[in-house]
Parts: sequence; structure tokens; C-alpha cells
Amino acid sequence: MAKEKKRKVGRPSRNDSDLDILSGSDRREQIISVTAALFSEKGYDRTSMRDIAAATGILSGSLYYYFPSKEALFLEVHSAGMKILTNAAREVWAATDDPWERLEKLAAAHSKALLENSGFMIMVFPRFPEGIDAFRPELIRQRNEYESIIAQAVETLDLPDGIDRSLFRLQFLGALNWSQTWYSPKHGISPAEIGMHLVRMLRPLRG
Amino acid sequence: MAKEKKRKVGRPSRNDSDLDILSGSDRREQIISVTAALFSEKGYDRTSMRDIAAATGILSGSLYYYFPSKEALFLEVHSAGMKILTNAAREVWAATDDPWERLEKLAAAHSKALLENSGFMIMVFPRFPEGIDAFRPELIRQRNEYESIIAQAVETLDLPDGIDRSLFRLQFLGALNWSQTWYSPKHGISPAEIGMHLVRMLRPLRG
DNA sequence: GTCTATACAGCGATAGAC
DNA sequence: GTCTATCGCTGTATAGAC
Repeated sequence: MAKEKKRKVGRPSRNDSDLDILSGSDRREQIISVTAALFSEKGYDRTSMRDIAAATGILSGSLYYYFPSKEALFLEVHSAGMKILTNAAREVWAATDDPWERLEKLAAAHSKALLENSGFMIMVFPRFPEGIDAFRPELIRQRNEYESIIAQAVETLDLPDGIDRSLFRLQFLGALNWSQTWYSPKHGISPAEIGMHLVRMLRPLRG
Repeated sequence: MAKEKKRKVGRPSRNDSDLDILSGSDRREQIISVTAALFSEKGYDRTSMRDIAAATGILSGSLYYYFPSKEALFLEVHSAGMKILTNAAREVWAATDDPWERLEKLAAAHSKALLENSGFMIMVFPRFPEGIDAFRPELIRQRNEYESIIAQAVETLDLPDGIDRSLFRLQFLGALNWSQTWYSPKHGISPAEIGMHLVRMLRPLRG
């Protein structure tokens, strides 16, 4: 999505083993990775292009060689983060049959992706930057792609009447996402355990 | 919202029936109420003092007659929001004996306060504005005052081994708080029902 | 590809007239 | 109490040299 290559002249001289986010090998990937960490740490609004440039080791004007705007850069970061999350979920899905065990592993994977990696938690930031309307449909699409995996997992659960599966998904993800606000490694509890604990709380629901 | 009085000359000539979210009767209360709505809608960073002034019907310079800084104004808004939440929780606590019924009512009250009122959801915003360090201890204190009521309620529940009460509280509140991000009145579900649904999901835990 | 230099807008905040 | 006028700063973004 929206790769925006933009290489206008000269040879790419790249082997196109491109992307692979946390070990980005060229400048473009480096910027995305650095930006993800800053957005996660300070939020979108409070991270300036100058901050990003400084953390990358270049000057702010140079950023615009790679990305046409701050919002476009946000889209790349969001995209990379959702890719991590979606891939992890697909992997769990393929490897597990039991519905509740699957949910437990999805929860653990979600928490790990959110709390463990250098900082792509931006992917589930409560609200998108404003004025980003041009990109919003693409952001929503990425988010839905991931959430539909969770929705499917919830669909396979045996749940009593009175439990709304859509609300189940929203509150399940909400409990996990909110952990951004309080988690600290010092808690003595691991991200994976946070996810597993949530499913332990919900599991008695099974018919 | 957006009263836009703009009377520039003459005396105030107020009958003091002006606006009242917390029954605030004067300009100061009006500003707090208007600001709460704007912070909830657009976030702290993206709401300028000029925005607030315009929505109040005055000019930005005048705000500084009432509040020394934007951060001080944030503190007032946060304080008002937490007061709503804390009062509601105390009321529930006094009126209910059964632990699970109490939790259900606390959840419903929390959701209502968060989603229903004109806009004090700022009170549980994921992160405080930065550079607000001088006020941070007071913000934390207000938050803890409320959360300790929830903690007490969780303490009285009969829970199986393997459930951490502290984590229970955090994930319980997380699921509720996150609803800010997806709730819309069009869902056909009421805020109170959102809270009750969450407790319905957790209730089978009881020993 | 990166830097220099800068345009231009918007921000929080203040001083002083009324 | 409110407005007028403005200061100083920081933000995104651009143009053009190298």
C-alpha cells in the first residue's frame, strides 16, 4: 500500500529485499522505525519532524525527500505496525484449533506486539491524527483487516445467550489496548501473561 | 457548545441562567464546561486557547483572567470530570450490597459518565499532556481516588485462584475506557448496557 | 541524498487600554 | 472583565545549493 517509491533517476541499486521493519536496511525504513518509536513514546502531535530527523541523524528538510508530509509518514508507520499484528494473528490462527486456546494465543500475541517491540503501539492509538482525512479510508481498511481475524476467532467460541459477539470483540481488544497506559516492565508481569490473564477471566463463559 | 455571545459593550446584564454542566453559573464554570467538550472531541493538543475562547464567546486573552495557563485549565477540567465519576461511584457503593451487582452498577455508571455527558471523557484520557509535570501529582491523586473505589469493589468479589485482582481492575477499566474510541449513539446500545455487558462477561468467574 | 536557509501559519502568553 | 495588539517561539513545509 502506498509505497511511494519516488526514485526519479539513477539506479535503485537495491536488491528489493526491502521492508522488514525492525531491521530496516535503508534510510527510508530507518525513518519509519525511528518514527514509530517516537510516536509511541510521545504521541503524534508532540513529535515534530525535527525530532524525527534528529533521532534519525539527518536534518528535517531531508525527511521530505522520502515522505511528502508528516501524515504520509504516519500512514507508513501505521501500515508497518498493522502488518506485524496481522501476520502474528494469521500465524496463530493457522497453528491452533481449539477456539479458546486460539483466543488465548491471539491475546498473548496482541499484547506482545503492543508492549514488547521497540514501539509500534501507535497502531492502536485511540484516535487518528486529524486533518488526515485523505488517508483515513486506508487506515480503517488496515485496522479492519486485523480486527476481522479477531472477529472470526470470537465467532467460533461457544458463548451463552446474552453475550454479544461484537461487543465481546470490542471489549476484549479494549482491555488489551488500554494496557499501553499502565504497563511497565517493572510490573513483573510479561506482555504475554497480560493477554493470557484476560482470556482466563473470560473462559468460564464457555457453555 | 459554541454560544458565541460576543456582546462587546454595555454591562454583562446576566440573569445567571447561563449554561450549567455542573450547575456552574458563572463564566469560569462555562469555560471549564466548554473546554471539556473540546478536549473530548479533539484532544488536548489540537484544541487551542483560541478555539476555547471562540466557543465560549470571548477572545483568547480573556481566558487568562480566569486561568493562568492552558495546563491549569486542563487540571480544572480533569478535576471536574473525576468528581462526576467519583461521586457516582460512591453513590453506587452506598446503595448496593451484593459484590457482583455492585460491580455491574459501577460499570454502568462509569460508561454513562464517559459516554453520555457532554464531554468529560477527557478524565480518562490515555495520557496526560506533557510538560504538565507541576500538576501531575494532583492528577494522579484524583485518578487514584476514583480507582481505589473500584479496587475495593474488586476486593469483595469471590474470584478463583489464578485471577489477579489488580490485573482484573486494570483490564476491567480498560475495556470500559476504550469504548470512547468506538462508541456512537447509533450503535443502538446504551452506555449503561455497555457496562452491564462487560460484567455479564466476567460474572461466570464467581466461585 | 543531504544541507542551508527560510517562508508562513499557528501556538501560548502578556501588557495595557477601556 | 474583556478586548486590542503583539511578542517570541515552534510547527510543517519548500526552494535551491551542493
